[in-house]
Amino acid sequence: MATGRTHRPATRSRGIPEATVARLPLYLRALTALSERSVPTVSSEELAAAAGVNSAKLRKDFSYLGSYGTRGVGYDVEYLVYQISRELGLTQDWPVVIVGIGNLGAALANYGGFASRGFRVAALIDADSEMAGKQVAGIAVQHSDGLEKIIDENGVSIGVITTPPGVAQAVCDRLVAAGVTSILNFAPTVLSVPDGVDVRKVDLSIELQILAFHEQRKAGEEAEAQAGAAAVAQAAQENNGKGPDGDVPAVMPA
Amino acid sequence: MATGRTHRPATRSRGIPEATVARLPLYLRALTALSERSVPTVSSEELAAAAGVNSAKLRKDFSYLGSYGTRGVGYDVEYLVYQISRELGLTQDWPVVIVGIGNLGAALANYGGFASRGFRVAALIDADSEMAGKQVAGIAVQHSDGLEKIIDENGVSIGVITTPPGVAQAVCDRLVAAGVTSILNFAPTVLSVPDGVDVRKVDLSIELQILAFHEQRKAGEEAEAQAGAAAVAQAAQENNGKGPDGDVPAVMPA
DNA sequence: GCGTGTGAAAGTCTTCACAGCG
DNA sequence: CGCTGTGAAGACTTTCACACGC
Repeated sequence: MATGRTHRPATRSRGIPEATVARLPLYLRALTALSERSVPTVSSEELAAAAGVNSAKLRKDFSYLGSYGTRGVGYDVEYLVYQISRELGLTQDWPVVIVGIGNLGAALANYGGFASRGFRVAALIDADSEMAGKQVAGIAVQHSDGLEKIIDENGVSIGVITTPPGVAQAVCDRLVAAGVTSILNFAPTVLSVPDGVDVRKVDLSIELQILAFHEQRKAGEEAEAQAGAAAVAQAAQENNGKGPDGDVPAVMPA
Repeated sequence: MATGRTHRPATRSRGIPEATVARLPLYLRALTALSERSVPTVSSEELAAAAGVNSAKLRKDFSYLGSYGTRGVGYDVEYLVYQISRELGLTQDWPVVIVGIGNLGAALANYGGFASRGFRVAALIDADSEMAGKQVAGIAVQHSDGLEKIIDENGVSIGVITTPPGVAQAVCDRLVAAGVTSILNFAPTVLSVPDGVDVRKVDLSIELQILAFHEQRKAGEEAEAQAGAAAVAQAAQENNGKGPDGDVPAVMPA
């Protein structure tokens, strides 16, 4: 995952834990799939499997939303879809601007799941005059000169930054000044924003580096395990016929 | 953050907390920038600011790696770059395959930061025969028939999935069967993998939904704050000249 | 004196396990 | 009887605050 935040210290009641919020979209996706297959109810066990979490966690998560299940039965799929959608604010429409229409910006504009639920690409913005006027994903790219006006006229509060890292902070500042209060940042830059503005980041190279760390550790453990196995084999040989405990590992890898 | 995992319960010594691992790439990026500006040393305060975290967290994180700082001075930039790179496994080269060369796959292939440190795009793979043979980012796209052979010959252990969701699990299964043990999944699907295989996911629509949640809450709080302000104003009016406590809010929004 | 390194405290998240309701 | 909802325990993470070494 990839996250940066800026929050007051966990508000009063209605306070759904951040970790739970981050999983609600997962549940919603699984529930939507069930709904499309006209499945009427689902147990925490089944839904948890579909969402890739364990059932205790799921039940705890849902308990923060209220008591929406029926004991001995499970959860009503349609009802839950509605409740989670409402909780996430997806019953309203969120106009979004994408700034920086390079490869990635274009890919996101074309991404279907974007419009699917609650989100609408209000505008594509680029600093390159060559780019302005071209159509991407059926939407005309506009020059960044008009950024403030576009945001104001469309009531945009969510901005997606897919610019080169060098200009990301400047773009961010303009977005915030123009009234955007949520930013999804794909540029490999740490954005600084005033209080009250949320930033989430998506960063390919960070994700790869985390994978590399674990990958390296696996390789190390493998070697360690082989060394351990070799030691055991050797110990077994030395121990050959000396006692009845030959199947107990004689060496524990430190 | 966007994450799925599959781990044994936190290994013995050398056990760097997952939260720390996820921040190491951030520190590394900040340090690399300092290194390019030939800055010799940096304090935890400065580096933390550059990485967007607080200094106590950074010092605690570094303490898991060892004692690499000098009291009263700070950290040696070059030395830290090396230590973190080594810890993350970036001193070796990781060949990576990208499967699914649509808009997003192509964008990733073109992404510069990819090759920058430790990673190398070993192959681009697509199921579409039209696609196979075309060049993307200077690399010939290969047909997915040869997936197993490509992985084997290149010693690939990290795979990136940018296919449509419908085929993501099948692709994942083939990657794993061919020997891949780390997967970065951009498809909006929950992948199931055997133990020992790491999956991380990047999901645009989940990130947007999390932002929408907070955005909605801001709107609610604003209304609440206005109501509160109105109530206070009204209370102040009612309280007019009745006591010396007029600057203490008379009404606390429930 | 300054800034690191780190126990200890506080906070958050996950898991357990079972009471209780349909 | 099955499955939800939830206190309580446990694990992990962050923050605090200060001893310690340069």
